[in-house]
Amino acid sequence: MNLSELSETFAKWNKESAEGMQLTQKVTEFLRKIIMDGFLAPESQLPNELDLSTYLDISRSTVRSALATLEQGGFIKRLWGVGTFVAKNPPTYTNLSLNSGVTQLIRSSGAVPGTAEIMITTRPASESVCSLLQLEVEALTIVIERVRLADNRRVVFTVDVLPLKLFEESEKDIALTVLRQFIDDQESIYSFLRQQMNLEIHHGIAWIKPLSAEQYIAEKLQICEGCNILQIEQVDYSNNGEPLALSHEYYVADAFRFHIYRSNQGVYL
Amino acid sequence: MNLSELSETFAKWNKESAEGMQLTQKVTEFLRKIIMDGFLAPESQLPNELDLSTYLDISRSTVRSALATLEQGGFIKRLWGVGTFVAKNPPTYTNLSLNSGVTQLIRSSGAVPGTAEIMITTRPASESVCSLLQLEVEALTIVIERVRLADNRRVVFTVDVLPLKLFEESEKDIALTVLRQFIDDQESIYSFLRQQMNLEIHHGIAWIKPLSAEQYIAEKLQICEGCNILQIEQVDYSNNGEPLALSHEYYVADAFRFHIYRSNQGVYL
DNA sequence: TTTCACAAGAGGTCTGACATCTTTTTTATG
DNA sequence: CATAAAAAAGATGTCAGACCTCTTGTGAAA
Repeated sequence: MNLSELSETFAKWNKESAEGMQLTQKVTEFLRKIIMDGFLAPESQLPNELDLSTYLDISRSTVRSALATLEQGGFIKRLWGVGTFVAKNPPTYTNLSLNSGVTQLIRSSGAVPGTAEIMITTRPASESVCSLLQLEVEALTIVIERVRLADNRRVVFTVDVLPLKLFEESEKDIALTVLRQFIDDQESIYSFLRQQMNLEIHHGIAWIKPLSAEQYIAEKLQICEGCNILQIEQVDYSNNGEPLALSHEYYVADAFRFHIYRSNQGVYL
Repeated sequence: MNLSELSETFAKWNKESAEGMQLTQKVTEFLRKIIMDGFLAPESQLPNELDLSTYLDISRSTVRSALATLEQGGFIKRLWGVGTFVAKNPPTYTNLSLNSGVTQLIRSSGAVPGTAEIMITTRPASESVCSLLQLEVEALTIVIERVRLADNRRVVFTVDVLPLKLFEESEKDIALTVLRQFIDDQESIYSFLRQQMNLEIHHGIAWIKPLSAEQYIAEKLQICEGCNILQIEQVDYSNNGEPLALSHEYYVADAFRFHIYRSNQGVYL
């Protein structure tokens, strides 16, 4: 991808992206996306900062800010006096530092995503759910259980929990119908929250844990009871730091090869 | 921690830190450390950027660069027009995005770290090790096996692999003796590499996997065969992107509560 | 041929100005 | 006096340009 292609693509991206979003963030996301989607080959050199700023039509400091973020995330490597390069092994969608959803994960592994045994129920939150989502005791929640398929193979069982208080009282029924539609269409819950509720997820905090499949989960995933599975428990937060959603994901042990980019910055041992 | 304390502490930090290190990086590490070590309370407001730059005696752009990195890592939150705040739940040492070592991990959980069953051997690399460390077939490696203790409880079994070619031919024996000394003193391999070999680890890439303990590992950890364990396989890279070390870590399932900060930046779902 | 000095090119840092957003204060208006 | 509008204050975001420092290539000198 050369400079003028970059220029055009970014101009389009710049117009289409959310209006409230800051310029630095747009540039960061733009560059990250073209790296992750393979438009800039690993180890290839990026244009210098001045050229980038000129062709993207932004200032050098904004470019630098974006590059700093990308370097921190392991996407690029900057060498003083030499240049800026795409990393040798830039993160992919199986990188847990990025909050991609299960569908994206399956798709990026080259498989066709699918869903089975969808169950949407309303139930009062358990004590642990209340504490994680900062709800009053027994507050009602919407619980979405799904078995996720990759090329028709059962790979993940997911349980998503949304506080019912996210919905206006008057709109509850409509919202639930729309939610159901999103799920059936294999749209992510994130896009439902963004498009329908105008809620943007800013980040998540995940806990990982090795488990043996208990009976219920083993049945869902159609694996033997006691088989190894990987649990990822995650709370997603809004821009304001409010918890918006809780999810439990149970991965068949060898379904994905999760990795993490671990920066050494600032940690002297 | 107020502005003048910040000022003094950073001046000291600035002098003591490695000479080749860039200013931005120093500031980033400094601020991250005082956040992680609890000198700035969660949700407390940081001084504004101008004050920070004045008191740390650096320019505002350098401050901003550091703050951008910290925000990306989930340590702080910046609100346009309002201010900069420590995150509600800033990452801790159990955050896998930071490449801290096992000793640091144990220490930060409040336990006293220890080591048992240290075994250091030299052996030719297996095929998989060769490919991960980019070695020629059958190249010799140093293998360090350790059982790690937290308050005398066996929590992790670690296997570290270093290519023998890291050492000059003439210094091999000396280096091995020193390495042995570092291990016995519970110094990390990272600090051995830095202090003795002048090699700096820049980042690692880790893969996580749920496992059942096979016999050998079960014995080392003194748990039942087939018990759940979490495996973290990691390759550490130098500044140049060369793989320097490989490690396998086997964690008793409930020993730690690993978490990951998952940024949503740039990933639209 | 080798070595050294210099120039070119790239990222790193500094400075100061202005833009934009949020919050608070002041002022004008009914 | 109460309320709404306007202004000011304070913070982060963006821009522009200069200069510093490091790496690399080139060409002149030994």
